[in-house]
Amino acid sequence: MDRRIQKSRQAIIDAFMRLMSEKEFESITINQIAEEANVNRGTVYLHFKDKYDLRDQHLEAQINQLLHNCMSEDNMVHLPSKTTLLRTFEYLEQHASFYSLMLTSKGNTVFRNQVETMLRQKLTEHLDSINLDGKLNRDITVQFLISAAVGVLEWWIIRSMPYPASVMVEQFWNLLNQGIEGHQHGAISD
Amino acid sequence: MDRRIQKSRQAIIDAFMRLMSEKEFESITINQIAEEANVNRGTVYLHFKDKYDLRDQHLEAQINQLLHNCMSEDNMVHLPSKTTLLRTFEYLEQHASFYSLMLTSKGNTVFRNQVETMLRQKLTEHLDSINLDGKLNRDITVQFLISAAVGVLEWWIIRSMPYPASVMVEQFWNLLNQGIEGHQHGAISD
DNA sequence: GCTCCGTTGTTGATTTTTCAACAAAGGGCT
DNA sequence: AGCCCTTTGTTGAAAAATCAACAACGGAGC
Repeated sequence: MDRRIQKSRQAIIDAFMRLMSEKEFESITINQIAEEANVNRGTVYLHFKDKYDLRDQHLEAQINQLLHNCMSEDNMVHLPSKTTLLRTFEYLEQHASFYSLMLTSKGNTVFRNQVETMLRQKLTEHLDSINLDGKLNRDITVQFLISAAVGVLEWWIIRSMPYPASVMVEQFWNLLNQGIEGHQHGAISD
Repeated sequence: MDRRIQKSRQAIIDAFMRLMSEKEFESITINQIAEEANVNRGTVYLHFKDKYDLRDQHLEAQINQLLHNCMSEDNMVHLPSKTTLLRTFEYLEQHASFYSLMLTSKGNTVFRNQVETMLRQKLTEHLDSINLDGKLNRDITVQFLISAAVGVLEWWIIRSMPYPASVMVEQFWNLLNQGIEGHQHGAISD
């Protein structure tokens, strides 16, 4: 509502991201963030408890945006449709700088774990809200999807997106819906 | 001193310049400026009396910077040295967008007149401060320099700087110091 | 002429940001 | 260990920006 809040928050977060791209997270100080954001040091503390809170809040916001973008406005029985999947990969493509930072940073396990934790929570909520097929166990399904998705996404991003989003979606879609059935023993996969 | 002052002023001025590049000055409203600057309308009035004040203050600041850059740290008897002249042209090169806007705007006479007025005042002050050679009349010298300088600069800028700054300086320097003497009748000019 | 609508410039109450100062804690260096 | 310098997190007073509301003005269109 008040413009100043948004401006200051954004300036701080942008500064943080800039610093993340050239320094290790632990070596970044509040002073540097404030200076880079051209904001008084006190202002940083008005918005964030400390630099961990800053990192977490930003990460959470990004994940929320990603999930919102991934599973919005769709029939979404219990698995994403092909079009939402494509939107997701394209979203990742556009925000590559952020996710690349989060995954390739030397202390990436922190971020990876946080990403997985958040994804797990959100996905569990989602599956609960749509009354999952009785044959599938919720927690196992969640874990399966998270591992597959995060693994593939990490691979894709770290390797600088060697295939276009459309190809990734096609492949991922096939694996998700048909498993490896019909793709074994040199069977033709289109 | 207070960061907010600088930030707001700069945001407003930047917004104004952006609008100037696509609209006529008279058709620009305070509302548009505030919106483009992402600043409350009241904030504009905190810094500027009205849009004319905004235009004038910005123009004055630019001219001051230009003059400061043009005749600083030099023996500067009464005419600029070659190096300061070069600095000036290079300064203009870097701030081309601003000066181009000021000179090519459809209502350019306003700006032109203002530029000349300010230049006249500053140049007169300067010539007074250095006790001009008795053989040269102050006001005539001022008018001569202004006309020549502004004319050449306008020509140079409007034609998108067809020659590099160094060439402009060389030519301008020769004309300033030797007049056309020695350059007539096909005499070699290097 | 009249109405409608946007712009203008101003106001006052509220909120955010700034600055300077502080004590406490941490890391590096001798 | 001791010293020095930076960082940290917090505080209170002061300054700036925000928002909403206002009356006045002016132009466009009926």
